[in-house]
Amino acid sequence: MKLGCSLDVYQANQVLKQLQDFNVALGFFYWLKRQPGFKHDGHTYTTMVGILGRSRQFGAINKLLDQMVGDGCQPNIVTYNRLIHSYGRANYLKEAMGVFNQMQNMGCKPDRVTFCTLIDIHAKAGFLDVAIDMYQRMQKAGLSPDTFTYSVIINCLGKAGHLAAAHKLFYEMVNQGCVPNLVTFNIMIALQAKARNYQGALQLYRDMQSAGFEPDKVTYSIVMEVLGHSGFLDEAEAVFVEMKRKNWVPDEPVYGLLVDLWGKASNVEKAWQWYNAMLDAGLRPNVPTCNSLLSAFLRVHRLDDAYNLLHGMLGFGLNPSLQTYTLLLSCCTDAQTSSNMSFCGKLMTLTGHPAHVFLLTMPTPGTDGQNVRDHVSKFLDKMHSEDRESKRGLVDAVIDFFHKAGLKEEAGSVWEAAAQKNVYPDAVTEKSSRYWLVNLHVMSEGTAVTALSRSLAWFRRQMLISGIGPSRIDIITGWGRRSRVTGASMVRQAVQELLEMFCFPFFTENGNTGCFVGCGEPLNRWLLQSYVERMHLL
DNA sequence: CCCCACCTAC
Repeated sequence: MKLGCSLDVYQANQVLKQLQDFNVALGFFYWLKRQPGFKHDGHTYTTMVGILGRSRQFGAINKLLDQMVGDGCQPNIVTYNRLIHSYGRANYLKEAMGVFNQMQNMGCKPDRVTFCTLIDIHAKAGFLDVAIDMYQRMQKAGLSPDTFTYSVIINCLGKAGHLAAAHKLFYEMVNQGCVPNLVTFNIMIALQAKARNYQGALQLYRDMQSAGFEPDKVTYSIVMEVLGHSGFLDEAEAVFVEMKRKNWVPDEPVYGLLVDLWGKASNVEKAWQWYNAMLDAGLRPNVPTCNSLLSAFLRVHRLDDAYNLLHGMLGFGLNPSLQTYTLLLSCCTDAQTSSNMSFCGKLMTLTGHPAHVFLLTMPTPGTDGQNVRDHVSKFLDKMHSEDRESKRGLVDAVIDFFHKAGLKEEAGSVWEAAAQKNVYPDAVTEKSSRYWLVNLHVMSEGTAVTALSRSLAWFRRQMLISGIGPSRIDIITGWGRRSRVTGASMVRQAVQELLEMFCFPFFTENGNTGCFVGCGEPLNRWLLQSYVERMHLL
């Protein structure tokens, strides 16, 4: 082949960019390197770093960086930004910050992309305070936010539950003359949807179209989800048809969304129908879609169908995910009969997920529970590249399982280890000086009770150490993790029973019955009781 | 020529 002579480094980079598989890309990269007369430049090295980063091949990246310097190419701002992004996406925040510091030591000034990436990865990992700090550092460095940066921060604030702040920034963005684009609108619509303000979401969808934006695949997905969650399943299907009419080719995730929506609406047959429609379209299912259908089967206790589906997944070469395992564990916890429970156990084993080994090897708690916490920490370290929501889901299911199985000490220790690993960054926060919020609203019943008990014990210990107690604690229960209906809440009820049993001096305010408030002297006197340390055992 | 944002699994 004469390819080596005819391919210059510019063209080589164009080809390299197209290669998805990092092994193929790396093979091509090193093949090029061996061609006489060919020399990689900063662009090809940077592209290669990005491809390896997407696949989390950090060992190979470091080797490549050494060669890059050896080849006389210094990493530039784009290389560093890609590195930060790669580490951040894999949840290696310390390493991402290491690159951030290193680039500055090398005299490379962070730009808007650098800060934008750092803001995003920290917010997504649950460190919103660091993200906001980065935003301020960016502005101090003389970099004003552009549409891209605004969109990132609006999304981060909204996802962290600060919807008002997100909206404020949207208006600030417009006032600054930054024009929202399609992605900005998609973010705004999705935030409304997440806050369950479906009317507002659909209004924004119309606003977006009046502003001259044509919906894209992401917009359609969000709108379909909004319609589905509002109970308008037929309208969601109509959007699917419109999307096809606009020449978008439905992909696996879109079918998956319809499977999920029908499944959540408890119409298993429809969910299954869309799953089959996807197969008929020649698409291979992905794990989340299988999870959706699996969840639908499990909810109505169709365990045989669940078994067949799980088997099918393995047949497709799909690896059951943390969510798959979480679904099965929750089903096991809720099982009414022992035969259903052991069948769930069979399915859990079948997944082959490391979480199963983790559960099976859970030690009997020693005197201080340190062995259980270590066991959990080690597992969470292993799962560390999983996103926080998935980890939270699993930990929630594990705690609920232990709690309902009467293994309260285990449940408490799992909670403590998970809290330490930042799996629940919003659960216990200091609203203002000595005024604390305990937020239980996305937890299962067992987790809420465990989390509350251990958090109150933590307040007690802090008070005994420092001599200063909290002035006020708000215990927010919301409506429970699985509830879509406002009003009745199992979590609220369980929490109230626990508080009453231990005579916690609480009251409710402004008719908000989902929030229990304790404050002042009665609260501090209560925290001194030694039984606070053992509440979780009840 | 190379980098950053939105949707999808509870």
